[in-house]
Amino acid sequence: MTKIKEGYKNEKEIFLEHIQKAGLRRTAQRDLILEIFLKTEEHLTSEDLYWLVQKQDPSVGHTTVYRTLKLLTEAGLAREVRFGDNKTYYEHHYNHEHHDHLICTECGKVVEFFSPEIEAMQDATAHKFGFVPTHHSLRLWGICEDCQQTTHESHPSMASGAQPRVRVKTVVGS
Amino acid sequence: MTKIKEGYKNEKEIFLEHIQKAGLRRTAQRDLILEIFLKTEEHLTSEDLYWLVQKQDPSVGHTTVYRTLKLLTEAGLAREVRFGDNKTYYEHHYNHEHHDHLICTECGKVVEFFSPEIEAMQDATAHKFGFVPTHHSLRLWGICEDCQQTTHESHPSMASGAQPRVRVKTVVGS
DNA sequence: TTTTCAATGCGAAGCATTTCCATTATCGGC
DNA sequence: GCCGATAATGGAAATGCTTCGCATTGAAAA
Ligand SMILES: [Mn+2]
Ligand SMILES: [Mn+2]
Ligand SMILES: [Zn+2]
Ligand SMILES: [Zn+2]
Repeated sequence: MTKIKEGYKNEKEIFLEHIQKAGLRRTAQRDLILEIFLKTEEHLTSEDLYWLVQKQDPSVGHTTVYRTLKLLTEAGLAREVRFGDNKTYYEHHYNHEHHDHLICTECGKVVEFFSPEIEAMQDATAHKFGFVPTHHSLRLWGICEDCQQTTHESHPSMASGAQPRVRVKTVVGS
Repeated sequence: MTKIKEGYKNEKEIFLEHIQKAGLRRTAQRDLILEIFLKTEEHLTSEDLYWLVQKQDPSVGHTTVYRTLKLLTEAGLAREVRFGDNKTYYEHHYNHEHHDHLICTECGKVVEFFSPEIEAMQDATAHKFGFVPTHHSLRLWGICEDCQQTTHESHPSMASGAQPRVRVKTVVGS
């Protein structure tokens, strides 16, 4: 989802604050990883981020990116998302509105949406069963407008043999 | 979800029909795995089913259970479900109504529910973005009634050191 | 029966993620 | 600025779930 507005604190301040409160240490790797994460608006995996980081500093290892992404999540800057391909994606969380995802099973396109009505009914449903709701995951799969009018062969976003982000398989959950 | 009513065909007939149409073969292993799957109403993993099968026939291998569960899914008898612990669970699909899940983050309890209103809004949302909806995954997490009034120590369903089915971790998707 | 080729079961491989651990680096105190 | 305690790093190895490869077994059509 698009960024809403600048809060009174920026992401780097939030991060440093979290590091201090938790008795952790500021390192060049964490700074670099955060910086690159912040300037990338797409959903990305640890691996994706790892390669972006590599371009700036080839000495950074996979493990550090995994660990830092988890740290960013704890700090409230990142959010984990799964699209059903068994990979963990991350997206910006701070100053970004909550949203759910609509995923094209043909080309993997991901649309972000927010429905206050659905959110309200989810909460109502949880309460109806005596639960105090904490969070949820809603994903809708379907065929996007582009893919409806295109043959499977000549595909808009798949033209150059790219893999669809989401495998076409009807799994509930994942 | 509870079983609705007997269809005119039972699960074994459905299975044999699928096997024939696909040019596959009926085997003792498949019969046994199907039989045990059918008499188990809970959500179970391939591993869970493997151990149940072991009790009847220790010669059956992991791989066959995995393969058969996939086969049952293709035949429309089983449905894959994920609860966020990185395992694939299966549930009965034939003659069982579609439903979504409400999961307790404390004890792992799973409640099945169906909300026609939410379903309708999901479809409306997909169409609003030009998508033809194919399927969806909705999971609600929260704290169940029992867990709200119990301390973390003495837990109703966790009394004997059992692991919660669902790790307590806020991941969207999985 | 015989023939054919799907199915099985084992071990090995995949894949994303985590753990181990020896080495390096941060940062509060001197 | 220098130390020392200990957090952080990175590469390799391990993990956990699932799939593959392949030699062997067995269903079922002829
Ligand atoms: Mn998103
Ligand atoms: Mn269910
Ligand atoms: Zn598409
Ligand atoms: Zn509970």
